[in-house]
Amino acid sequence: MTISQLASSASVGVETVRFYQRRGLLNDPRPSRQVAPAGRRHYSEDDARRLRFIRKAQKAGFTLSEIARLLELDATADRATANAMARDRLAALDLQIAELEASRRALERLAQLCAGTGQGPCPIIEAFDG
Amino acid sequence: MTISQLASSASVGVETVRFYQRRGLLNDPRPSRQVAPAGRRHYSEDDARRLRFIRKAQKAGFTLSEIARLLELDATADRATANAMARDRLAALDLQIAELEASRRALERLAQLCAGTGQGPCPIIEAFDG
DNA sequence: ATAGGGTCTGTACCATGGTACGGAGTCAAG
DNA sequence: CTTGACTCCGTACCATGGTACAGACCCTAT
Repeated sequence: MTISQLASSASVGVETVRFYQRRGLLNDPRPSRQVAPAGRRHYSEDDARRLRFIRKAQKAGFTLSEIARLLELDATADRATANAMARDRLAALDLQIAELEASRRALERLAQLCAGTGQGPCPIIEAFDG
Repeated sequence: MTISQLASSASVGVETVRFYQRRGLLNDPRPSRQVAPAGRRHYSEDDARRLRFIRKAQKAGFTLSEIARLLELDATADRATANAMARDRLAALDLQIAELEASRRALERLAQLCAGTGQGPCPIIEAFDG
């Protein structure tokens, strides 16, 4: 597959793929002169899986550097490290979810306090003081 | 209160306070020559509340620009806009929480698959394919 | 054989949210 | 009356995660 097919298989831009290649997250095959179309890079379904993994790991809050580590680990037998990274992120994620739920409650309070009916300014700053 | 007291009241650095002042999020009083210590800025409990609001709003996912809008709205009577911003963010937040929970499930799968017992590499990329 | 579309290489630029620093002044305690 | 802590002002720099060219080249369809 071509770079643009690879990119759209994960809903990212071509430039983003190249950026990940520069960061060493995706392999960057030499453009082949054997396979048509010549002078272009060719990608496999495996590359696409890898790219989709990168996006999902980002959503899970891993930085690109951490993702690089994970991708290395995927190839080695260092289960302990992989497990530790997963657990660390899991703990961070639980914290973050809790924070977002607190934020959510604040926002609901805010939406309530600023509902259509009242007059004058609504106490935005106050709404978050809970 | 001094700038460093203000800063620590919200667990941020002095430089961060100055940054918010440059961005117009916090007011930037002229250093007074009347009140001791002379040549320094003085801040009120209100400024501190405002600063804490900024941090909480950030946690709720508002950008600094949006927070600037909210702070303006706090002073005006435009309830409709404030309400709309709250509802927009609420919807985005619900999405984000759902995504994080999906990520959380992926991470648990990952931690499981890479638990101590097995041999060889654990399928990190695969763990996110669910 | 020529026009258009994708690709390649390299480098530059961007937004966001800070963080750091130099050089000067001021204040309070020892 | 000096030392150390804090402040002020201005400007420069940083990390993260991209995004955007320009100037070639190549490939396919007309």
